[in-house]
Amino acid sequence: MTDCSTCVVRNRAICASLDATEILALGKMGRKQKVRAGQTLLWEGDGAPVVANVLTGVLKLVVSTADGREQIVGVVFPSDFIGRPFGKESPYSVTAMTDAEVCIFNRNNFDEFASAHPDLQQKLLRRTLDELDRARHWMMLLGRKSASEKVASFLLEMSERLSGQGCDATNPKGGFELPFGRQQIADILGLTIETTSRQLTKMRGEGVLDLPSRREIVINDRAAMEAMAG
Amino acid sequence: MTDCSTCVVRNRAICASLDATEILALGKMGRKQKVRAGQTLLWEGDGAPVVANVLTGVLKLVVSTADGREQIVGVVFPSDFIGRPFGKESPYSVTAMTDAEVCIFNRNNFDEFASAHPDLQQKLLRRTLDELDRARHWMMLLGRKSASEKVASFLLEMSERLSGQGCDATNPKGGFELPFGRQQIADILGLTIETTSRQLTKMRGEGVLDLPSRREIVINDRAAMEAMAG
DNA sequence: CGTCATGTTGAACCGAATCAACGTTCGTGG
DNA sequence: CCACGAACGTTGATTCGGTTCAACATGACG
Repeated sequence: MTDCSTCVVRNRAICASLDATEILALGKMGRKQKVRAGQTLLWEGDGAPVVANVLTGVLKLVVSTADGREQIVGVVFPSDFIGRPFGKESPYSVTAMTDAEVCIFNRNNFDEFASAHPDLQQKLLRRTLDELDRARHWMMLLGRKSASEKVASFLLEMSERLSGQGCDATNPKGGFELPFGRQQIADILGLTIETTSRQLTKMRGEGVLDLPSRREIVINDRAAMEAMAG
Repeated sequence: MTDCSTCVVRNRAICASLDATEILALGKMGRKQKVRAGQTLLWEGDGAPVVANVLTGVLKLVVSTADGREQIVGVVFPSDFIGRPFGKESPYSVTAMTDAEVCIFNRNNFDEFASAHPDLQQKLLRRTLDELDRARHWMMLLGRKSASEKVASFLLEMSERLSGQGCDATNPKGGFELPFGRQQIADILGLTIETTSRQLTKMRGEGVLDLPSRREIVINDRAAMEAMAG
């Protein structure tokens, strides 16, 4: 079993709705697991009855076509929930983008536990609704925005989501480190590596941002960036 | 108040989880409302504290940019749920594509009722999870598929979703009537009207489908269509 | 220091958008 | 009932943004 009382996401994950006794029961069902960067936790179409909470690290949700094209349909951070409760197979793969730790549950056990704990279920519902909003917002980006608008929107969203992550002490002034490379940015935005790179270079040329290292982004002119995001 | 016992979606909407007493209580909070085709029920960014169930008709969820581009991020059918429970403003507009009837609730009342009825909340959670899967699947389409793949995927999904709708008696052999025109197909697929039209014409030329009238589609060769969908 | 993965830059190409004209269908009122 | 106009849909010519293919640069790491 797992000791949830010391869990790094104890107060942010859906578990926050549970009291000491309940969390003990949930802890008995769960098990901590380390995942290395690049490793896939769940395969698309896989019937694996598994759900999980992210403790540390960043993972991606990926949908692929038969001929190998990939689209990242979600990026999950610590305290986020992974998997498909209530009996359906996972419609996407889950792969770690950085080394990560997750807290895994058997889906059937989790479903049962959730049914008996409405507060937890409500927390999960709220999270799912937020994810749905985010996904729909992303659909607008994928369907209707130009390459530069896509990149600008992406950088703004990432700067927001990453600053909630505790790593802000390391950022002098609005800079942040992306947990992924160009190919993965391209897979998020529905672009190619080359187009992504060109847009970033262009923005650097315009002085809107700096690129101190491969994965670091410093937004110099947030207003301009917002204007570019469309 | 509303009499739910005669409701056309009584057994399919989230209300199906409620017993006679409970449905009576919910009925007191709800109110039936007719919406004309083209009329907007909820505005993007609008704080209107409203949620609803669809009784009849088809509605679209739309996200727009400042300069007028539109992306349809969801299409809802009878028994589907509309709106954003739990305190957030609606991040998209909801507009009727056909004449429609919805059963409207004040969001705060609904939230409260839902919190007191875990079964209803679980039904809503399941629905939201399904919607999220659909949205993510759609993200792959928008980000990575070509125009012909988009149109093929769209027609296949619509033929499935529309055949669950009771109107199959009117379909001789796999044909169905779309509840929307070319512009709206384009807004769903992230394409222009012209490209959409050309793809349909091309498919007709190849004999994969027939277009008996503006909004009717008959899929002649489902296997070929599936192959085109990517 | 050399190798390999990752990222950048350039040139040519292509698919979808755009711009423009023309057909078709539907509703409305004469 | 037919004539008209408006909305909707199709088709063609051209343009353009993003992909593709290819070469080269950078930086991490043994």
